[in-house]
Amino acid sequence: MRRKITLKQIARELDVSISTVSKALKNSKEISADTIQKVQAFAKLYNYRPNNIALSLKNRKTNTIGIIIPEIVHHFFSKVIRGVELVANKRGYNVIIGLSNESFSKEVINMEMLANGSIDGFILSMSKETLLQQDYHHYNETMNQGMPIVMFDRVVSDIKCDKVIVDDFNGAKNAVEKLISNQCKHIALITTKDYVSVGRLRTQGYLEALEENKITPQAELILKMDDTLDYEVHLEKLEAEIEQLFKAHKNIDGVFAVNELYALSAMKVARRMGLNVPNDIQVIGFTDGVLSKHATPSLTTVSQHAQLMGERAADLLIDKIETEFNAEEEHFQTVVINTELVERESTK
Amino acid sequence: MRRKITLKQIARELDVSISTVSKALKNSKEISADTIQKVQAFAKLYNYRPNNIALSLKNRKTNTIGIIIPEIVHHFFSKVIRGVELVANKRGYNVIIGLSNESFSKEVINMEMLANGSIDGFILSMSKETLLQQDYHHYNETMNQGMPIVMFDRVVSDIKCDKVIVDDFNGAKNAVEKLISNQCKHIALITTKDYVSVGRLRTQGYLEALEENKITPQAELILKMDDTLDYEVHLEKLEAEIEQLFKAHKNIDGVFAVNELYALSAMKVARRMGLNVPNDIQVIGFTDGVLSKHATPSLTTVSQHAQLMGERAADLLIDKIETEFNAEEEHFQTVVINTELVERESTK
DNA sequence: GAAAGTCACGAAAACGTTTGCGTGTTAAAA
DNA sequence: TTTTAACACGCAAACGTTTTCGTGACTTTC
Repeated sequence: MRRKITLKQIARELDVSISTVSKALKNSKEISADTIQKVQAFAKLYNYRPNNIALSLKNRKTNTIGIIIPEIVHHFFSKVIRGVELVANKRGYNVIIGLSNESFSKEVINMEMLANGSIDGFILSMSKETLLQQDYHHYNETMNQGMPIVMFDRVVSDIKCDKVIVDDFNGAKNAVEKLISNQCKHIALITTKDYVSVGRLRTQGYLEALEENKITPQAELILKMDDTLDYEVHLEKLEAEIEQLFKAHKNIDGVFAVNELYALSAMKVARRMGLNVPNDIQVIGFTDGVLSKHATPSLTTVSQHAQLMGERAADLLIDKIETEFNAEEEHFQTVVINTELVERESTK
Repeated sequence: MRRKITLKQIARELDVSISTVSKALKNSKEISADTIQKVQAFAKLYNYRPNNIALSLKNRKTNTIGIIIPEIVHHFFSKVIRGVELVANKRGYNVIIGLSNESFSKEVINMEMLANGSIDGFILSMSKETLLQQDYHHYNETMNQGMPIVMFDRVVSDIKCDKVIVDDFNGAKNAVEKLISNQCKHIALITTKDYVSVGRLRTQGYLEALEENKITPQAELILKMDDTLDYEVHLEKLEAEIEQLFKAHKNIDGVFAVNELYALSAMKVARRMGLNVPNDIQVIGFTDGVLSKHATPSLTTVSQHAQLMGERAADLLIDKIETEFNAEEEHFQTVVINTELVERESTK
């Protein structure tokens, strides 16, 4: 019914000026104790709250941060959001989300929509399409306007900004080393095509682990899936290829997969072929999601600490927002989040 | 570097008034073609975009909707968000999120934070704590200030507002009927305690299905879990209780569970006891999440169409926001989303 | 009793827009 | 030539704050 009350209305009602009301609410010593008491009582009665939009306009600060991610129905990203929201709220900020849906143009549109004063800074992870097209003008334009950006997970070195990334290389390396120390001799890698840096690094970790243990990597043991399609869509294709791989190389006794679903599919195919996990073949995945935890056998994974990533990203961003912009002396940092090998039933 | 350009700066630069610039950008016919051309060229060059905050203040409209949910790392809720975001964006709105983390006070704080001008309306699902405490003052206060609310999934009839709910009753009933028509004679129900309406309705559906098929419900076949704890925490307890149930009633040949995890646990326990799913025991879950799809055997579930719920909720809210508030002639609607039985391997 | 100081408050500008209305200049109609 | 109309633009208010500065009324001080 009645709209939110404003300073002006309180002022009119109490027959004082707007500025008096404003000061009284702040316990300014310019105002008499009498007036303060009167104003505050009235304000409380009518549940006065300052209008955020007016404050934002006045202060040129919205206390809101924007987060742009490719997809929200995804354990990793939603955990990141949770982390962002946690520290944002703690530090007095709101979070506004934009989904790029892995599309370049939606990413651009979303950013433009938010960059016009709605937020104080961005936290984002690049869409696959942007990674492919390598068109980063919207990031640079945004930053040129004085709006800070923190990128996480999917990043590229061409863009100068704060970043929070997972130690994909060592995460992968540790996982493969685990397989090796568990007596695996022929370890397959199931990964995506290389355009996402994340995938490339994991592949490198895999290779390094093998080489350091005097195992010569075999190209035929590396399965590169095209993941431009949706997970769901290429599920059968995925399983078919894995089956083919397993059949062509019966000696495979270990699998490292760059995500949950690939790992799960590997286990499924293995079981279908009469192989026992972990006795005949051991499996490790990346991304510690809900699937890994509840699969049977439950899946040993490389946990990315997604929530922590979100928290660090938010802290980084808010720090930057709140420090006085000291001109050209700008420096950017890259926070590396260590992975953790969560051992479950799919390894010995 | 350089801040975003404003009308004032353009005006000064081009030596015209602010209003002229504003009108020129809108192709007002008050302004000469010459000036229009000049202004627009300049604006384009400097990539002028109107400041959203100033617009919001002027129009008393933010074109932003707030969504408050108990948890984001949850397939159901993130799908709802995706739906909300989809239609919000399509209709020119942004989405700002608040997580209550199932806590009453966080819900209140979050709503107050957003209600002070930041948004035009709320979409929300109640936290468990709010459901327990039955304290709805913050909803009513928000609505009294003229801010519309659309609730989804977890709702209570005490609150007068638009709602989007799942047809829990019939969803459950259909599922149980499916089990019955698949020759199940002794169907167990694994559910939560009753304080969430959603759980109660599903229980009723289960009972109704039995009764309509001349099967007398047995209280001992109904397992009510205390879900105030986190999923993960009470996982072992859950499995232990299910095992106890199965052992006490060896004739159980069907299980209807009110969520994915309960269903999955039932399958796991069954397998551990040497029972084959679906041959010895058939299982149906509620909520069509990623676990159901990728479990082995994959789980037959009652899909809630979470994304559709989000879409409908957003449409409902934006409709309300954009229609002139015709005083007392307010009417609220409740949209019921039909469920769909997704048959997979856990049933015959 | 005059000068100085304190007190309590109000006016106004600013943040960046939009828009109704007023106004000076020129062109068309009488 | 005078009246009217069209044109092209500027002024100012409004949205709801905060904050600097100014000012009138007392009170203190010498």
